[in-house]
Amino acid sequence: MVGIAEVARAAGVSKATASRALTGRGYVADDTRARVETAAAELGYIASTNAASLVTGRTQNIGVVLPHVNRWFFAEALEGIQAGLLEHGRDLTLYDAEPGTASRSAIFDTFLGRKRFDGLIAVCIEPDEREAVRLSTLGKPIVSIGCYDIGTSAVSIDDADAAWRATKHLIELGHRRIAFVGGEADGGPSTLGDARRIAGYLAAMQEAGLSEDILHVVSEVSMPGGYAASVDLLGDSRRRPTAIVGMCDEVAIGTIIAARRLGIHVPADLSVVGIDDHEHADMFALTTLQQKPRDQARLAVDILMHHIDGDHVEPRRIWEPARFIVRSSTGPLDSRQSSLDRRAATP
Amino acid sequence: MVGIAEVARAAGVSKATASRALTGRGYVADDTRARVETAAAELGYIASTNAASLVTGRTQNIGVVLPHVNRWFFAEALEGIQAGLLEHGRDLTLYDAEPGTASRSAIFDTFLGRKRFDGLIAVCIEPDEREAVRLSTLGKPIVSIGCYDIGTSAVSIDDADAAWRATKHLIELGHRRIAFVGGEADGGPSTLGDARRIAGYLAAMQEAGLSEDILHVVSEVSMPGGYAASVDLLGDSRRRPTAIVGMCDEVAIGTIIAARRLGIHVPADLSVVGIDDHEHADMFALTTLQQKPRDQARLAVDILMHHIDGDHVEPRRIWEPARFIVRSSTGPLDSRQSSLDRRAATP
DNA sequence: TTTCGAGATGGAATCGTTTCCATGGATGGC
DNA sequence: GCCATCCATGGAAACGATTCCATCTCGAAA
Repeated sequence: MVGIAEVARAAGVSKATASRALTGRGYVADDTRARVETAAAELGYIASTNAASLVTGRTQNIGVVLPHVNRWFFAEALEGIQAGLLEHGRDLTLYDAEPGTASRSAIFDTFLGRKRFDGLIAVCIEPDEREAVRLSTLGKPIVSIGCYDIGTSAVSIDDADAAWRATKHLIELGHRRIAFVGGEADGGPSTLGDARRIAGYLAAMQEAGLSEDILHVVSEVSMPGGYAASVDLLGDSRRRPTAIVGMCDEVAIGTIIAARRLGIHVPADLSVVGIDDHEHADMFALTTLQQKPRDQARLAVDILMHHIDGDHVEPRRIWEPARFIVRSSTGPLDSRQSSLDRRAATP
Repeated sequence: MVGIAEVARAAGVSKATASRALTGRGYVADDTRARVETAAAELGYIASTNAASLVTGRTQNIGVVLPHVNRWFFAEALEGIQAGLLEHGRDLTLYDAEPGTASRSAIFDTFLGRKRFDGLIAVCIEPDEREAVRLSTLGKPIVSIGCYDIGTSAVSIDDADAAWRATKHLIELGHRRIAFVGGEADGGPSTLGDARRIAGYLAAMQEAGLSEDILHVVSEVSMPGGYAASVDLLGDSRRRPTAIVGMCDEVAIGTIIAARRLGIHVPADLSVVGIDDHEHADMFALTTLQQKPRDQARLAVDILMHHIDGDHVEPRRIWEPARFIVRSSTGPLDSRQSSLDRRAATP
């Protein structure tokens, strides 16, 4: 491999000057720089990042920690991060740390400790105490996307508010028996701000005096998960709600498919609202709160770059707006439903 | 940061011996090794991979090049690769190289050239000529998953055969008007073995003497893509086929949803078969040819490790089996359909 | 008893950069 | 006309590991 020494020789300068010319640091005369650059180009010189990292302490590499790849939000975020880093000339090292797995322990215990990155982007990592200590002890800037927030910079939508607005929307349409589908039972480990969304739903219901009607149906946070839970929930016509808030669009779409299969019309018989604006949301005419993981990712990258390059930048907490997109999966509670509802309410 | 010199001092040995003890190379007395190991553990010593790489030429890092993250096959493959590499203690650097983008050029032109990896896994990268040259000129072992195959090791299912079997299955059920949905028109850039699958469909149709009935409907390879194309295709009852082969399960599921929306019953009025056994396939009772990207990924990792560690290992070409899973999206052509079919066929 | 080789260790060179420090020439203000 | 700056450059010292080579010991084979 051709090293900087050969480039320097070809350009008739010292290694030091060649290095300065190529990295752009320090004083170099314009014509000298040009000479070095052409020499480098002609020789096909590519600097060894290892050698450079060894002395500068910079790896030009960013680590990304996330709990899953194969979920819309994470995959989109990952693509966004990759695109952003590419523009900054940085490499991306992936750490897929699914909660509760041996892989996750290995990642936190050994892999992150190798510090092969200048900074970290943590997507929806809700770290336990040990993991949080590990992260803060790394001494590298961290930006989180999603929810986790321990003094580092963070960007996400307001999940509680999103669920609150989704629920409120249904209430304003006249619905009272509104169920929330998706996520674990109270107290389970949560990602993606599950707990916050549930809290938003609960708050909206309570504010509207609908505490009695609160119903959280536990399900895996996925389309098949939402489908299975909804088949159960909607199958029993007596306890059937008139509206459902999905933990996310994937769950909500599962609900819509379940409804179709059961002959329940959306939105005539059932209103469904999600959160995300998943790439399939439009196809199912799903009313939802839009979030853009790609945009969040780009923002996170930019912030991280400031943390790395800037001398000392204060952590920033950015709340991305979540636009409400009303499609046709939600509608007013019709008279037939409300009479049914009334009858059930007054035994 | 604590370096190997401090560990050596603490253990009362030289740097050389400490290095040998820790890496396991060369002669070290058992008790010396133990002393060094405890010293390293107590000091929390973590070797600088940069320094090690600089002298050994090994990065302990593997690059993964793929065209998308947010597609079931790729996301699953990526998770599988990550899991496999983790077991081998390797890091994973991601290169998301969507065909036809500036990012892709940047990746091939500059990022890969930095050679920050000991080997490469290329997932469904169908490289053009320039890119192929770039890859082979890197001088690093490469294993491909999916289709691309230029003398490197490769693992994939036989896409042509899979499509052939899917089509054959429908023919044996009595179908004649069988359309293929998904992929670009002839000659477009293809990934995921699109062209091979189309070829398999064409072969099966021709062998059965159904050349007249061949119909390739172009669509984006996604669920909404399959949905939109199918709404068009199925909306016109005269030219409506009795069976459809989807480019992959995502497309096939889009077709099923389109059929449901149009009141076409599956499989009574329309048989649908896919390829993949996507995580949603079961939910839609989709008949499909199963492939397991995770398994392919693990296999690819193992092979790559052999290429890296072994002195000189011959490239291997592995065809993974694709099991046929018959669910209830396919059924025999019923009499009503066949009479309709006959009538249409004899004007 | 001598010799040979395997086992165990340390000193020093090495990997390929960046950067510190020293040097010297040009420039500009007084 | 002199001194302080700034610009431009080169030599050499890092960075933190691995590994080559030399040295030494000790037991087994001749």
